Amino acid sequence: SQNSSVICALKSHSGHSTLTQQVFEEMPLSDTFAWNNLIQTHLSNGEFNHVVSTYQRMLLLGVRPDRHTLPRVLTTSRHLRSLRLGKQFHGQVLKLGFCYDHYVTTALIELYGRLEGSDAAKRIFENTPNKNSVCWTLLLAMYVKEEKPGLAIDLFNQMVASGAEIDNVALATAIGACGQSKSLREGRNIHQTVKRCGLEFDVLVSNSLLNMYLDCGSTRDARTVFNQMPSKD
RNA sequence: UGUCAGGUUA
Repeated sequence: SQNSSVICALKSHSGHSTLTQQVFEEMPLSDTFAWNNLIQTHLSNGEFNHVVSTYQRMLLLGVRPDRHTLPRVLTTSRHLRSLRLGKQFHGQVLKLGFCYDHYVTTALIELYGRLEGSDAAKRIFENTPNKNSVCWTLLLAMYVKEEKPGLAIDLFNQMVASGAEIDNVALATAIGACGQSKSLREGRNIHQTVKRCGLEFDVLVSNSLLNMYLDCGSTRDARTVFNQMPSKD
């Protein structure tokens, strides 16, 4: 068994430093902002191992990660498909007290959801006190991806009842669940919610409605939506 | 306005 925790086993960085890295090393130690940007650069470039080593170096040098740092290393773990690494960063989240940050929470839900499935994502979701629309929509989308439209529709109804903001992405995801289950009744029901939210002319939402009605076999409803669509050019 | 999340396996 390997005890080589990424967090604890901070290996010395041999190898060649690039110029930017050398300049960077001369910056003030406490500049978490600059470290976050270096991590972001590596993440954007797909240099996931550099993200991890940069995080390790932060800890080595006594720079405290902040609520902007953790979502990025969690996302990196997801891209590396490493649950082991993700769990170590999850430990960091708990240790450093960032577990109530929305960005951290959504990164955790995505990490566990993509690597372990919706059940694991739901565990994080349920421990999240102030769920925003992104949290809800992520779990919704995971149910749709796993072809569990019944769970998705139930969850959407809970979302509405919770008073969370219902935005266009949440609606489009829930509408997709109705199409997947070929449930015209549920689809029309959500269409009413769309109207209450004043989002029936949103491009994403109206496209979802159109596809849902076609999936459900209602050409008539589909035509009505189509005739009211904003961008038919 | 100093840095981060959900549509994208269409």
